[in-house]
Amino acid sequence: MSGSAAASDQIVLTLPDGNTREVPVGTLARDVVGSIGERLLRASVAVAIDGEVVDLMTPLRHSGAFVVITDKDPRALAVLRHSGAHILATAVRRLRPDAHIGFGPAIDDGFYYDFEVERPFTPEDLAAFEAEMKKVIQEKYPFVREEVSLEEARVRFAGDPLKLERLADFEGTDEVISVYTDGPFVDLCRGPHVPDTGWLKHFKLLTTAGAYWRGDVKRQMLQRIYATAFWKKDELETHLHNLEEAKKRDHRVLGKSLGLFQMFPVAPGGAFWTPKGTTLYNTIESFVRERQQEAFQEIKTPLLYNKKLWEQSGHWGKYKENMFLVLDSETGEHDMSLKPMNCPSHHVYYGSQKHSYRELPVRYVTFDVLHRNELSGALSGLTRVRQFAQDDCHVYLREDQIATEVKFLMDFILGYYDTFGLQATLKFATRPEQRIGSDELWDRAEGALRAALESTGRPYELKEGDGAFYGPKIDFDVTDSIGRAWQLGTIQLDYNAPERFDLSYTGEDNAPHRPVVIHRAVSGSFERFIAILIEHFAGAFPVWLATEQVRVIPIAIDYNDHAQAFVDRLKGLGIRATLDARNETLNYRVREGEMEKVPYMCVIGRREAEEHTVALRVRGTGKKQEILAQDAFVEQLLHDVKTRALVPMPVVAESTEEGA
RNA sequence: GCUGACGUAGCUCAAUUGGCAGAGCACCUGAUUUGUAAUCAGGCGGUUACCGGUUCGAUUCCGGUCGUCAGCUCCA
Repeated sequence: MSGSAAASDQIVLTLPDGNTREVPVGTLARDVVGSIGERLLRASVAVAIDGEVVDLMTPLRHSGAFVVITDKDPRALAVLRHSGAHILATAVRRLRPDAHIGFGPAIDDGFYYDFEVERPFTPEDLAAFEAEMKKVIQEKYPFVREEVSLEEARVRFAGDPLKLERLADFEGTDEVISVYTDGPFVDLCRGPHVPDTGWLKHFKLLTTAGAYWRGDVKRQMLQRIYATAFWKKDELETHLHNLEEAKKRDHRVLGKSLGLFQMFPVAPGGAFWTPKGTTLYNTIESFVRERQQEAFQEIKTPLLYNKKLWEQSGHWGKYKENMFLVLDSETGEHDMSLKPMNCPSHHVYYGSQKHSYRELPVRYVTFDVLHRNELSGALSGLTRVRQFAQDDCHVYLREDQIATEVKFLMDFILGYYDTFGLQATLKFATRPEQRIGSDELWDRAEGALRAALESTGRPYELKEGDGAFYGPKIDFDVTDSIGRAWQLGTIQLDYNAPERFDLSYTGEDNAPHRPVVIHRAVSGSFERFIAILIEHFAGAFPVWLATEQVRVIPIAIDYNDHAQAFVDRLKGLGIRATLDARNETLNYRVREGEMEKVPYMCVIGRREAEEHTVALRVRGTGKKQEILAQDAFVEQLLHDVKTRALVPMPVVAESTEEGA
């Protein structure tokens, strides 16, 4: 750090209001906070020195900006939750002294702790741990920080093999080793922590699951307990409530109740799309096709390939585990494979022809079905499947075209998300440790990508070292209507593939040149994208996407013909309209239409039949019906479908009220 | 793949210590012709995922298979 402080054994802390405090090196943070105010000390959770959060028991070593963190500060919650993890471990150790402790960090929505135990935890264990935690909390054990030598640490954790393994990482480093004690429990831990266990008031143990030690499938499986904690009771309750709400809009639940798709044990990881679901799927695919008509060339390529292709692309070496291999009955070998990606086929096709520098960029796009042999345990609804289709594009272009092309693709992608009302955030990922290509090439690639990114004026997050091994990338995360982030689109520069496939174009100088490849995906996979849309809209799709756009309901038999005529008119205009003239009460039919989330219901009775009007019920607005001329309704409807308007506004589906 | 939980009618769920498997909705048949979230009555429907074991007797206990779900380093 700055050498000036070394001369003195005093450090200078600058408070947010500009005042400074000079204290001896090694002064505890809490003493500084206490000197500012007793009440502040009681409210403080931790402090930050130049942005680094440390707890109140930490001896201060450096001068810097000194900020007191109270529970108002978002960083304080992570501290509380990390302490929650220790309290959990304290309780588990009391009830299961045989448990060896692994890691226990705070995570986005809470915290977890990993244990190595003979007998896995049961839900009953969880309840017992939660009760025991309450005792630990009542005992208000202070979190005591100590800094120890490696030797000392090894003695302390002699009974904990996992901690000893972690300690081995400190060998030969000068990192400070700290341990925290709360009552009977000691943990190797960097901190920071709240002052004592009594600070944890509102928490809940959620689930238990297996987790490999250090995430390595070759290592032993530990038992992980997930939990969450908040400062305030209502925050915890809101969080738990939100979890319940999220379950209601789960695409697997809605997909079943709305009859969109089904899975069968005979085809794990593959979806059957119902007639309705197929309508939805095709509507989205048509939309993508329409947008891509101008600037892209769609091609269809085989699903099954000889392994020679995968050897050339490098998949055979790196990706074979995830490919479905097919027995070639002539050779008796599994040397054919279903394609898991479209890139190699696109490269083969590009490479089959001579290309002039004038025709670049060339953009091939393919919607073919892809197969990836995901681990059985990884399959989940439509978000993780073995068979899916992408709106997968590969652009072949000259290096000098990168900036323009990236700008073009970004606008294309962002415009797509806008149509669905999905908020996108951008991430720019640069060269990773493991990579191919010269630094000069990476400089150029990153420079071009960054320039294109910045020309859009959109904010982005820099992810250093997170790029693909063959090139930097821009990832598009979208946030859905309940604030969850999904990684969807990507723009990846690739200098590797053109080499492997010996791709070229003829330049102005009549000599062959290497093109650059850009991988572009917008929806990710259609399957997953539709899952996201189902959850985003809670099944209440805007009218252009709705599988059934209008339902016409005659009040009595006398108006059936009239209603049928209206349905026919709508159908003739390309509207997905149905007639519900069943022998049921109006209430019954309206209720069913609402539950099936049909955007518009047109009720037709005597008045409407005579006056050529419809009594329009808009999804989710209850009894506020509107009487309008059929022509006016049709005109508005066609306009909204054509413009892909986000109407009717998705109404957050409250749980269907219990029987009256 | 691994750890744990789960698998009962088309759907959502019941079934006391192992003792003939039940409800609501959906579906079918009648009656009812309805003005904005469930009209009434009757009926059909299950090899309790599958295979094996223990038992006089298994939805229930045990083992295996298949599937579903929660997870599988957001650095002590």
